Amino acid sequence: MGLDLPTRYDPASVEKRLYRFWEENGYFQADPDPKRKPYTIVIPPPNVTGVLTLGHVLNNTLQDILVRWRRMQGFNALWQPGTDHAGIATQSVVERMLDAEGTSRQALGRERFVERVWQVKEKHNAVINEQLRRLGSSLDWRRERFTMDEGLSRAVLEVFVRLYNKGLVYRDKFMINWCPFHGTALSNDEVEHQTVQGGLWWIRYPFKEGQGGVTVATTRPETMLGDTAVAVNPDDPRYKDVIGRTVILPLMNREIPVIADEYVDKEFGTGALKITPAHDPNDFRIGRKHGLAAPCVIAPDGTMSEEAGAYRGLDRFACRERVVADLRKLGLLEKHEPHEHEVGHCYRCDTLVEPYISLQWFVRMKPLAERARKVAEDKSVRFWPPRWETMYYHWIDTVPDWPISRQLWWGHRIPAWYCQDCPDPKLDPADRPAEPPYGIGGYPVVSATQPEKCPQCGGTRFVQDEDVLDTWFSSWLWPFSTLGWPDETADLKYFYPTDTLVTAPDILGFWVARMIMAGLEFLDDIPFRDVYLHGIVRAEDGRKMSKSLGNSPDPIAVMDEFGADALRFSIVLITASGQDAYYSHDKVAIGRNFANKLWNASRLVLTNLAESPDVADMAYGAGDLALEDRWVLSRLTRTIATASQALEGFNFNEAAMAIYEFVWHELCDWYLEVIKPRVRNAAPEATAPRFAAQGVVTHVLDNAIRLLHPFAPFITEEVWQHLGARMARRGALAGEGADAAASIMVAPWPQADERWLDPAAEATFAQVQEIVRAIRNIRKKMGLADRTPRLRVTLSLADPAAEAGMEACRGLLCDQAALEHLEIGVSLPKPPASAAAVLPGMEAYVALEGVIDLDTERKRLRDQLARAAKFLEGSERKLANVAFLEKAPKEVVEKEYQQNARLREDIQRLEANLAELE
RNA sequence: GGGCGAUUAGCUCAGUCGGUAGAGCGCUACACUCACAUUGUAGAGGUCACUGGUUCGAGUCCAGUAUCGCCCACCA
Repeated sequence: MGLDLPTRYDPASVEKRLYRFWEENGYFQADPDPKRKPYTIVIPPPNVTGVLTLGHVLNNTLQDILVRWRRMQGFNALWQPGTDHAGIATQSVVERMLDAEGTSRQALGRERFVERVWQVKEKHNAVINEQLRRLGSSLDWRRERFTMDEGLSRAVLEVFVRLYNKGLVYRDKFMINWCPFHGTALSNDEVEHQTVQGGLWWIRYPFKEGQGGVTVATTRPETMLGDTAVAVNPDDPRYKDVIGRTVILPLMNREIPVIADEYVDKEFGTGALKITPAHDPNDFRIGRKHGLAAPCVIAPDGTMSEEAGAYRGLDRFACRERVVADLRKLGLLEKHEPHEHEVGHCYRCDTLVEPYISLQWFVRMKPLAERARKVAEDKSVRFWPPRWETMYYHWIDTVPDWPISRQLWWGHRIPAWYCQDCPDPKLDPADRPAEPPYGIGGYPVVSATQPEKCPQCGGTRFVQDEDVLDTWFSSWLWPFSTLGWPDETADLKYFYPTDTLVTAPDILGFWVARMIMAGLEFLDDIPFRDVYLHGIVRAEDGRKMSKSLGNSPDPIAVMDEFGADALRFSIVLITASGQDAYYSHDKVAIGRNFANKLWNASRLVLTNLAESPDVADMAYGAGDLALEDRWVLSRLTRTIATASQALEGFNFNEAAMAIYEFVWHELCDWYLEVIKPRVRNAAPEATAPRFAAQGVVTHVLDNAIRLLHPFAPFITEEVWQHLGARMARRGALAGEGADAAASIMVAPWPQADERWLDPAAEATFAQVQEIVRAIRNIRKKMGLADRTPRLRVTLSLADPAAEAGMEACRGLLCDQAALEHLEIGVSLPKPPASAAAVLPGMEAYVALEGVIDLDTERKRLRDQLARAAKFLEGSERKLANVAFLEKAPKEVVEKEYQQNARLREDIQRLEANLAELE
């Protein structure tokens, strides 16, 4: 066959070579160019904690589709790569490694620990990049950034200082979520609520004077050691006389008051609430309101503190058991029942989160949230699918101040310096040393670099804050810090605001919303116009795929087995817009099979083009084109329109399905089959039809692979390269220039040219398809093979006007239905011993002497009759309905009449054919 | 407790103007000489979760119910 192409598409022999080809030729690169319009996407930076999951595959495939599509449309498309240092996550990974080695971060010390994390980061980062390359991601690698590289660190410090000077960053002693395992503060977003089977204990606090006492119900008995009051609802008649009395806190033997507060729910438990200001957010608020002391009975590591008296040193859970046992011994435990409730856990280590009072840095969110709400309301930022807008508002409207300090080592060190010679007047004197050096109780100076002199006392001794910033404090700057901010770079000017953000909805609040806030605050502009939120990739059991669950197949292994294109295409195909996708291994076969189909279609085309002198010279005047040519060009045009429109609306799977459907079931199943006789006929008089077919098929394949390229970049480039010279000539004719010929990456995205729309050709071809299918069906039903014996068919038309049209399809019909003789005419008689296919406006009689089984034929006709009768019944009902005739649109009624007439006719003809057999 | 999503063929899911329900896989039968068995041809298979409403007409719009899932949330 002249061409040395394997019968199976082999991704392994193609992908690495083509990726190198693209990268070496700079096809991924974008630089500011005032003559061209930019299109920008910043990658949601993967965490450097490990390898990528199939969730990342979906995320990055969608981005690559957008970028490649826009690039083909002529945009100067930039896809900005980079990774995130993922503070707490990465630190835990490395700490676990150290633990396995029998050491710890404390043993290593801060500096050596951080060095170690950098090593791990480098290793993981390399793996991640390799995975992204394998996937075909057209990222501009020259621009790769990392949230802790020098430039981004500068941006982080700049932002901290600016917000501090504006009063939007402050330090306060407040109740925050605390992870005892990591020993750090967490924001709300880093806490996951899980349902826990706990208990509810009823504990009696005896009155100091007199008999009896107050019984409280609690889920956390161990915190009673830190109780400083019992609260009841002021309107609760049961406790009217109790308010103001004193009770004895059991085990601690401390006197505490009974206070009144509306917060207390009369219905829950006993209606009396123990108040532990240091260990419960509500109690904290009530404690502050009533001026209660807040003894901390639980230490940062989750054990009981000195304030817990006899219980000190016990783990908080062991302490719970001890407290319960001791109360029981004292006869103060009145009741215990199981109680299911939601409890916060650390999103990285699953440890039960402890509400904890500590001195932390915060960002005031309200002022930032207001503007961020407005840009969504006025649609400057749009959410896809739009329902996420509501979720966004909910987050924006309820956002509490953001605790940004973390007691970790891996991250951006907080640029706060404490004077050792004078104290911070804002701090409670109890919370800092009484005299110099003041440590972190010293007067704070916020500055990107170490200050020289204390503005309060002129002192020169400083210590820097030990803590680092929350990971998201660098992530929220990502859309502009990656482009060079705070410098006013050309990149920033040209590529910002970016165009599309593609991410999963689970980080809508803590990442997307914050980026919008940051963009507006620091650049006075939105960071991106469209936010596309895709579903989550789940394992077959419905669970989310994640690194921590370890239930994501290795994308590299999947690509080794099926190819990158197959994985990309399949994962897009199974992901309906905004819906979660259930991954399974055999779904990837869809993409692999499709790639193979396209490959073989291309082989067929290439093989048969070999002898074509120059298809590019073929002018496709309508007169030169056969029915099938006009049909396939019309179908192609519709596919281009559908796919383009779907992409505009972020309906990736719809675009993918449209292309799949066209390539497989129209191009391959019909067009390629139909033109085989034409391209193989070497007779001199057959030259023009042959050239026309070759020209059209080249055009169609060319457009098909362009459409498919964003979804399956490798195979389409490989085919493009094989089509090579022809593409160059075609491109030159179309004014596409030499660049386009060099790589499909820069070939223009197809235009839906309405000149090629041909409804008449589509209708006629559909008729041909129906006839062919009907004859094939009869063949099968009569037990005949696909193409042998060749059959004799009589096509009897109802309308003389249709004769010429059908006559023109004679060759098509004979070839596709494997006929040896076809008679076409008006109202032809049915030959004896033939089977009949009743079709709109015609009947096809298949001569079956010696083969026909009358019972089979009767059954076949009766089945059809039954089906038609069912439809007719529905149609009759409609037309008998006066309201329908009066109120339905005219076209619909008209259509119904036609339908009805056709059905009646069909039934009549089926009955006639059937009668003949009786 | 609040919000959101889902419920369509045996399985996994499409179905963005309301007008006789679609795909892939699986299944059945047949076919490896001319691109592809990772294939082709033909076929079977559905009360569109349920109830009510709007409408000439509802898988599609509205209300409610049930089941599953997700997100948010400081009732001890």
